[in-house]
Amino acid sequence: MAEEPRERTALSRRRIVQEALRIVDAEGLRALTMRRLASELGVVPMALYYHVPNKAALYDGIVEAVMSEIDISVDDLAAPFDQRLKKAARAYREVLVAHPNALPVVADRSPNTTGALRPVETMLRILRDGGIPAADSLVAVNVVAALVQGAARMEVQDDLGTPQEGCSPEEQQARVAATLSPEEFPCLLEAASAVSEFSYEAQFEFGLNALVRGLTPPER
Amino acid sequence: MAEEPRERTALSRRRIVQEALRIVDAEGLRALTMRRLASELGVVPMALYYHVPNKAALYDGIVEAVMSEIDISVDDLAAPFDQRLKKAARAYREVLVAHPNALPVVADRSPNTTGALRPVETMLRILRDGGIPAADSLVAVNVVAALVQGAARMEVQDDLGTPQEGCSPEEQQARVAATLSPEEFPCLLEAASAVSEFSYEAQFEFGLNALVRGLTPPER
DNA sequence: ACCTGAACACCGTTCAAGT
DNA sequence: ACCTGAACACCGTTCAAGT
Repeated sequence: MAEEPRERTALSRRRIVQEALRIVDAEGLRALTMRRLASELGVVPMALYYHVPNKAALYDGIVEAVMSEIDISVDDLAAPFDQRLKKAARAYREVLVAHPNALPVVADRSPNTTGALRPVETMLRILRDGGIPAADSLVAVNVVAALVQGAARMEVQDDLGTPQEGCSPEEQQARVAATLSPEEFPCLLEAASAVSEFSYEAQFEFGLNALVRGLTPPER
Repeated sequence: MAEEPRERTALSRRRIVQEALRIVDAEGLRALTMRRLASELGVVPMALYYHVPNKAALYDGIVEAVMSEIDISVDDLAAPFDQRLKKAARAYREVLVAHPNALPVVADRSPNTTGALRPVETMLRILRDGGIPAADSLVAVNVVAALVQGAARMEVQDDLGTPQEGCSPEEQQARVAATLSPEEFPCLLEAASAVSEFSYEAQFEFGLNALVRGLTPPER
């Protein structure tokens, strides 16, 4: 009975962020509070503040943790420009759909940490090798990232916001569609019914193809 | 002295949402609380709940209010596809940069209300007229919207999150850049220095051009 | 160096009343 | 129909201590 068999692995920024991401993955963003996080780590809330200055920094840590999961080894320097860019975009998308609940955080906060910026550097390298001028490459990577985030959002929907007012995302979307008058929203209704026949992945590939085609400099 | 000269214009969903947007525009998202909003309207917090079910609905109202500001009259049915699409995207961007503080809300919540969906319908019509199959048009509009939002975010930066820890967005960005090793982040540093020479608008136009070119069906 | 206790100044929202 | 009062169950964070 020397020491309590508690999980006193000692706190650290890393352990805190990991647990935070675990909570977000399991129960959504709203479940992540400093108090809940602390209790999950078997510690008093204020203990966190020794390792993390505030909740915003915790969010930055989550962004970094998610972005770090992107497999940067996918970049094959020998492959053609469009293939490299698509591969990188797909790798990004994969980690986003793996952490759907963290999507709003990742999308809202521009990457601040080295870990989060490493995939950005990879994308920029690809764009440079593809002949995109340096001045344009930041917008370009922003556009690609925006496409990936937008596609991921379509796929995962947001459980953030309305907690759950007795309706699944599909239900709610269907309900909205039902209230739209066919005279005012013909295209929307047509698109909504057509889209259900195709996989989200196919839609993402469509958008990715269009974007990469547009970014590819005209062959000279 | 019949009645007090208070601004008792009677509450309404519309008035509540308008005041909410005013607060967000003036002081940022974090300043918008039900209690603050109520006091600004000269009313007790609970009065709001008669007109708005909860805060999430308030956010939806803000999204609708912002999206409704998009000038849909810009769509000239006689113009060529790419011109129409670009014009619509620019109109969207204009309202986003006019309400920078509301950007995270608009970007995070897919439009739920008819007012917010009207510009979406316009975009879908343009895409349909441009020959985009209905099944693909929703991704396409998502991509365009994502581009606009991404460009707007680059321009306005987020004052959400870290309140203000004694540093402007530019300062912080510069500080981050300073910590990056030139060996590991050569492209990022080059892009960051090159980008400052160009206006955000020029960057947006670059991305928009690329995207529209990619979306335009190959001439047959 | 690392963690705790107690407190402060807030939140959104429910529930029962008032008019 | 429209608004109020009082309360509940939370928040993030500061500040002074403990070891």
